[in-house]
Amino acid sequence: MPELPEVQTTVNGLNKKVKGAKIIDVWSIYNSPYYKSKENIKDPKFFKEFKERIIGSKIINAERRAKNILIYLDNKETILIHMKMTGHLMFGEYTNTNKTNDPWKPTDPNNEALNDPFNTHIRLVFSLEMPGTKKGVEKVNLVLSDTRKFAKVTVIKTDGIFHSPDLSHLGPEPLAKEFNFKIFKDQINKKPNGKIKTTLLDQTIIAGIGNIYSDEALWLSNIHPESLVKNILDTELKKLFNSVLIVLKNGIDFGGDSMSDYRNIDGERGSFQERHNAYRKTGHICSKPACKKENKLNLKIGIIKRIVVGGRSTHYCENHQTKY
DNA sequence: TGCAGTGTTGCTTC
DNA sequence: CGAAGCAACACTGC
Repeated sequence: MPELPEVQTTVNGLNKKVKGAKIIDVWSIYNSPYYKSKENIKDPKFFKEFKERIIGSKIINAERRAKNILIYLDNKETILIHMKMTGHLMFGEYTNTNKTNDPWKPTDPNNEALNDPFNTHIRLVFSLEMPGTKKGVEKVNLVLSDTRKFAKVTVIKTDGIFHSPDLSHLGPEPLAKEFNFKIFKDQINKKPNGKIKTTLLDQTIIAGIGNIYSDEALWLSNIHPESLVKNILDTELKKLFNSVLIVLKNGIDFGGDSMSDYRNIDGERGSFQERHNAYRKTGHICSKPACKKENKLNLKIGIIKRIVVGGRSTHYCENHQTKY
């Protein structure tokens, strides 16, 4: 998933659905000696502690920091979830029907969204008691579907949470009110010899940008992904700053990007994948008007190319994106 | 059959 | 020190 707009979409959904919910039980596929991650529910010892620290408490609200979901509880504990590549949280009624590795299924077999094949890899289930309902009467669940099992789930003390090792290294939030061009430029310039694409993906520089939105922001600002940070002119950097904000806001407005596994809290797709100009558009004609056809100004048709930068698949228009 | 894949970390090499 | 490359995590889809 899950870059800033997708995580934000999920957090917005959580705040609509689970505020005030009491956590009455937790189930996880990871409760097996096979998994050994540290301070993560994948460690069976920690999973036991995880349950002890959260069961019985109520959810106050949810917040996003970089690509992390923070679920604040009323007992000074906070659940931290990083969905990594394929994780996504969904809210609905689930039942434990059999004893295979993925036993939890939506109670309603006719709920198309929750039964979407991308949503059926249920690894973690929170059983919730909603405000105003009698204990045990309503079976409502918050579940984590995570095909590749990369997601990280842990619990940390709410006090001083932003100084915890999980969050302290993160750079500024690009959509925060106080974020401005000066901060953007100062942060980016911490990697003067780095490639701009790699720098945008660095969570300690700016939080929340991933592979999709970095490609889209560079496409929009006409900058080649392999440009070295120190070579990019100030005027171009300003365009990049604006582009980053535009693509992230668009991502949120279109409900996130569901080109792959991401689904919202109801298990439904977002639509930003329908608006890509660069990401996974290899071989397509660039949609910038000047790149669409040959013309008298000697401009060529632009084709989207795919290269690898910093080990990540990268897409750009060879015509209009300038290498600095 | 093979490879690529929305993320992150840690290790190695230069 | 910093940048880059690679493996690991685990599984699906083209």
